[in-house]
Amino acid sequence: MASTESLNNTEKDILEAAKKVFVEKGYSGARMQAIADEANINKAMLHYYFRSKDALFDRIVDGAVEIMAREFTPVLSSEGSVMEKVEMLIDGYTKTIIENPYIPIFVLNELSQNADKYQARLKSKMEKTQFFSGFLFQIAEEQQKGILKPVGVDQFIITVMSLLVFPFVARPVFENMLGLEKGQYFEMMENRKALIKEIIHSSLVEKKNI
Amino acid sequence: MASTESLNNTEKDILEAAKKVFVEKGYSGARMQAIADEANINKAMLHYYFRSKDALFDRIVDGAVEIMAREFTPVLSSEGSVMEKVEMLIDGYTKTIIENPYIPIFVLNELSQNADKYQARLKSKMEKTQFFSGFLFQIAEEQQKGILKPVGVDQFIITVMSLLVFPFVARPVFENMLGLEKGQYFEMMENRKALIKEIIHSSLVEKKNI
DNA sequence: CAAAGGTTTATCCAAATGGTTAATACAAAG
DNA sequence: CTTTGTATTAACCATTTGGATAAACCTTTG
Repeated sequence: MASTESLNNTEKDILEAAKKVFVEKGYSGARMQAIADEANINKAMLHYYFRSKDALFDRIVDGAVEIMAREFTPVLSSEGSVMEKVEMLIDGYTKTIIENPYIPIFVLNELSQNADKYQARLKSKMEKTQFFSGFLFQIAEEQQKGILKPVGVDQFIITVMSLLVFPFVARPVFENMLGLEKGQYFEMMENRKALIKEIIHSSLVEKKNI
Repeated sequence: MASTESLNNTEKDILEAAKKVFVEKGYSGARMQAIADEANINKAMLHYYFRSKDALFDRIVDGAVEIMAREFTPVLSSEGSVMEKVEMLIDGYTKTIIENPYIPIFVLNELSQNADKYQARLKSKMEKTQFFSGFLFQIAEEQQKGILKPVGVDQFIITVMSLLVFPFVARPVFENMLGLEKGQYFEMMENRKALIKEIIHSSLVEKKNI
């Protein structure tokens, strides 16, 4: 429910504008008036459609959660080796985040700040937690069997996510630091998919000695 | 100038409290009253010592910049191969951030949002930019000479920083996701130093074929 | 075309918030 | 002990901001 379908234009405009302003300014820094301006509508419309700033924000979070769930659930619940799943995640995540660059920033900035509030929602709405803990278990298993290097489950997860997620979270910093523009940067992220896979293979996967 | 010396107690208390509240709530979300409460002082004292919210925030940013500059400048301006420098940075950064965990969160959350405002300060205050661009050049050089794998300068930088920085930025998320506590997490980051070096060696450094 | 229901607007409001001020407490110096 | 400059407090203020409201405006439909 509540995807982008079945929304009238004003509603979509509001969501787009809100997304932008919330990401740029953060929840507290975002002004309802700024969102209204960005959407070219009267401020009262925000409340007409979404009742409150909080509700509007939550709606966007819900959207993000849904997008990520759609991305992760099928991969994590599929059959296949850890590395097969990881490679699928790298491709899928990169694609999804290039389409929705606001998501990782949201997760890090806002969800970290109100951990208590959103933690519940995350764990509940996605029974995916099953898949996730199952995935953790599978990693442990393959590390024990000698398929993966025995670096520990936590380090494995942290490493993969660092390589995959950080470039998107720190995009503003990197673009500035390396003198790139948004377009170039995303192109670079496309190329990066292959590099990440190589890095993981050469450092977290046990070399086959047949 | 303006290190922690030569500050009376109230002043130190304020800075500590402000650091905490700013990191937890972000600049806009932070309330002067909350900072005062955290420091157990009257709200007016904040203005007495630091004049305004903005000035107080800037003061903390300055502190962070100084700490990081002290960390990076000597390493980047030293003699030595890229990998020697990278290894020094890994050790130094990990130590510094465990002592000042607020810094990476600050950089990412706040500095990204007011890029324009702080970009200037960063580039000016540190002529370090020289050292940095010099470092970039050295990476290009070693990649060309076949010392480092030719993955490109940008990818090299992004990869190293991802592995090193992300675990600290995403600490709240990971602690929650993996069920760890602050102490355990930092311990893990200590161990991670070695792992990061291995990863970089096995994936970004050309294998010696003597 | 007129009633009805949904949409949009201008205006207003109460609460929150950064900041000010004037009075008070305190400590050091004479 | 008094003076003087600093530290601290309580009360107050102006502005901002999320939100409410009632009137005006469309659009649909009977």
